[in-house]
Amino acid sequence: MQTIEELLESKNIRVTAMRLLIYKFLAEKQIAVTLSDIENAFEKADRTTLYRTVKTFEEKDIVHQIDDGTGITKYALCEKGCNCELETDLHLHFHCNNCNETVCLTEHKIPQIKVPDGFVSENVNLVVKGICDKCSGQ
Amino acid sequence: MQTIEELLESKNIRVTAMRLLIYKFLAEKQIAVTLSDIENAFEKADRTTLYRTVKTFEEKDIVHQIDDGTGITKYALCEKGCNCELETDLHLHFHCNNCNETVCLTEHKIPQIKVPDGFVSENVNLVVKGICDKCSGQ
DNA sequence: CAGTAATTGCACTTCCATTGCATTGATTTT
DNA sequence: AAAATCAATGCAATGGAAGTGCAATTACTG
Ligand SMILES: [Mn+2]
Ligand SMILES: [Mn+2]
Ligand SMILES: [Zn+2]
Ligand SMILES: [Zn+2]
Repeated sequence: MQTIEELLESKNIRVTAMRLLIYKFLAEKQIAVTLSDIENAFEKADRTTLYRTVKTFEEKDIVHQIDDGTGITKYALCEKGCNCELETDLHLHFHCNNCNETVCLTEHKIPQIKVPDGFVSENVNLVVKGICDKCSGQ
Repeated sequence: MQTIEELLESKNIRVTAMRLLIYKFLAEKQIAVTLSDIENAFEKADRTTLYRTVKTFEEKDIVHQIDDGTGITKYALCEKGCNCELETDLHLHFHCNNCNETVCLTEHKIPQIKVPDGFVSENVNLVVKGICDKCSGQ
């Protein structure tokens, strides 16, 4: 079990107070978060810093970006050992039309999608919309 | 075979010169277009008019909106008899990482996606990214 | 033709994402 | 330890796309 410090260092990210705080924030959230969510959680910090921190995490494959169709980019921590860039690794995302929350369904890999001749599939984005478990009352 | 005028009227959309032009523009394009694309094609017309025309078409199920992950909304004409609002009718979209064009693969319906217990699927957005037939050289 | 209703154009706004630059802070070198 | 160097942070500003209020114009109705 490695500490957050060790994880960041292993990815060549300098350890700073801000980065540790943001990492912990993302880690304890079970849902994908927007930049505004992070802003609200760290009101003393500057938006730009939060933005660049998340972008750094994203670049180093610590978080992945989620486009759930709301028009607002969301972010979530990658699974341990996740290779976001490889198609085989991609899980699907669920966006709740009721509570507006988006979750990673990391257990649910995206099925193989057939494309017509001449097309080369490199990557798939799959978002299911509906009612989440908390909102469906079950 | 019905004319464009008849189609618009059948959807309770008043026929105007602008609407006919935009419809024809969308019809002859084989790819999904952004509002900017339309703007560039009709420089004399006002952005707002183009915007509201497309929104009218969308509302009346003449065009459907496509979120291909580029962050810019795209639009494409619906197929004849397409019921965009029904999940069963949904086709997948392909976005080319090379030429940045997005096409409807209307023949390729989205497979049934399983979601965990408690989750209710109402809608699915599936975008495949890669290299399109024109760019793959075959 | 007059009256009414919808469409169009212009101006303005909002929201999110992104960048330039100065400042602060941390790390390395002498 | 001080100086030099490089990265991280904060502040201000920008850009792009989406959306709205209202007045002017155009199309439809009787
Ligand atoms: Mn995810
Ligand atoms: Mn389509
Ligand atoms: Zn919910
Ligand atoms: Zn292409």
